[in-house]
Amino acid sequence: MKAIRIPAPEFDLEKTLNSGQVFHWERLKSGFVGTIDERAVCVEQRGDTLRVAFGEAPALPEIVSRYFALDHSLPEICASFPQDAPMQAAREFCRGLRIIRQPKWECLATFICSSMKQVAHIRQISRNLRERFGEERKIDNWSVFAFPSAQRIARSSEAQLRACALGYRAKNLLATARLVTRGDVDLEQISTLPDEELRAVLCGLPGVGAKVANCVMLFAYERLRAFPIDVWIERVLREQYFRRKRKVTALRLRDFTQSYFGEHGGYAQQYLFHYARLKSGRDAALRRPRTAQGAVPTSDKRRPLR
DNA sequence: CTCCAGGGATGAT
DNA sequence: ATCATCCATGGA
Repeated sequence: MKAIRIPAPEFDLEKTLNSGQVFHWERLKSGFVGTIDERAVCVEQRGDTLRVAFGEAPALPEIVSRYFALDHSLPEICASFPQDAPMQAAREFCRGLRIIRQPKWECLATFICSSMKQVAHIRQISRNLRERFGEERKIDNWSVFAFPSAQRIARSSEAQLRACALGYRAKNLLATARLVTRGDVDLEQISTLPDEELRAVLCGLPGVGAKVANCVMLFAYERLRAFPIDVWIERVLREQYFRRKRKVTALRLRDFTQSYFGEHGGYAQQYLFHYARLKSGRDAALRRPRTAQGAVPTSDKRRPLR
């Protein structure tokens, strides 16, 4: 397998892939294996360089640098953060963490599945959907699966989706997949809309509320102002920015985040989120390096879903 | 406004 | 081995 080298200064691959924005990359040896769109990719960081191997597809460095947003100027983004103590700590802790550019349907579908789930569950669901409905791609002597298209999901049944551990989210994912397949919503076309209108369209989809819409805007539509508020961030906001204030409503929090964190609020959110989550140390899997589970040797038979 | 389905990994007992 | 905990959306 031939690897190409891509310069990647101010980048931390592990932090980026383990910060709760993307859920399908698996540890493999000293790097990660996953997919970028339809392509199987192995990526490993050595200092300021990425060593990248593609599966059967031709090796295209620009696909990798675009996906990992290596063109984002982290010094400029970090300089735009508010200068307060929690932000300083998060900024130092998250050095090199980037908001990546995810495929739109893959991101939307995954975050519909994320509601009321923790990171470990979301990873499980993503893997189940890929193994059950996605196309297999070989790389090295491993197998990975592309995320299934909206068309493929739309052709499945709610029961099949439930078998992927989606629970009540199955109905929402199926309904949204059908809307996208029918062309009622064009995920590419809406990328030209201003933030508020884009958010409104996304929130019109089943299973998409304000939080999921903001995640999709941030991770798939390059809306770096979008500030998803989940329980982790809400905890940080209340403790760090509204200490000993009573009756802080959701609306108040939303207004505060939009005005206070500025044009790269989504980055600020991601840094605060990742810092809070790892510091609290609840998700042990993040700190204990593990070997790949989803990527199976091609000699093995596919495992049955649990 | 309140209440709660829903489900599987995870840590505690 | 069982038990409690985590959690965003939508509908009653």
